[in-house]
Amino acid sequence: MLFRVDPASPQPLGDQIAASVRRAIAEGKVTPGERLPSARSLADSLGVNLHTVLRGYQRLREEGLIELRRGRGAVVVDDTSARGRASLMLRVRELVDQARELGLTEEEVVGLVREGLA
Amino acid sequence: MLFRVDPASPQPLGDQIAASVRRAIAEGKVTPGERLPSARSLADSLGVNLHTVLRGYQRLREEGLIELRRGRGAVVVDDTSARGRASLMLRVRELVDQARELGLTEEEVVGLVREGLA
DNA sequence: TCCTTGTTCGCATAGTAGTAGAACAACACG
DNA sequence: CGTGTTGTTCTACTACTATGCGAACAAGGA
Repeated sequence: MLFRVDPASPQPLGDQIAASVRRAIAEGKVTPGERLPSARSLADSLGVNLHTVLRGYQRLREEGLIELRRGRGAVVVDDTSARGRASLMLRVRELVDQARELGLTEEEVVGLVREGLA
Repeated sequence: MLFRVDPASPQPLGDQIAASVRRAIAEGKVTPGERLPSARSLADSLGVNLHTVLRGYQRLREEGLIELRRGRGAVVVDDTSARGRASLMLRVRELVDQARELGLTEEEVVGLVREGLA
């Protein structure tokens, strides 16, 4: 199963689906031009509603990552794989540098991040 | 007015208040030992409810940035690292938000940070 | 003591997410 | 061409969260 979802998470299911697809694109697991599973089938396999999947897909369309057309489904349009990751790594590096300046130990940094993730 | 809030934003008011105080601490606009406005007065001046402000304050206490005591109010932790930590918490929060949008799991985020620390 | 301030209740309201079902319109494909 | 697939749109309902509101309470300061 390519996409996953956690109903217990406070993050909305539609957002989780969008994030899951974003990640798949970023990691190259789905390539430009490739078709994503239809909203109905994905909704079925995830155990969520059709509209929920569509909400996620439409969000990705607004971001310019996929195209949606009736009868054809959702297709990846752009290869922006490295962009998101690069900007994320930049933030990680800023965070680490600043934490070092403050004299935090590695585990303290990890602890802060875990706290932020909670 | 030191703190502001946007009722039209999708971000919860309590979170906005916490972020606003975090920024003020990080930028040195409020210094360690300084008293923040009382929850009641801040709620009044922001036009929000007392509980909403308290929720933001309590979040900051969980992060170790302020202390809350009855009769005395909210005081910025008398620790020279408070400011740095506030700024660090901002970075952590930004990082976590972006990582979530990319669909990374918690352990992947922690892994990236560990990688950055190495 | 009196006043301030955070803490903790309970409850009401508004907005959002998710579910559900149905009909419809564009597209692919044999 | 016709048929099935797929996204689009609509309405309605439930559940949950954020916020608001009021009240009483507890700890602390002046």
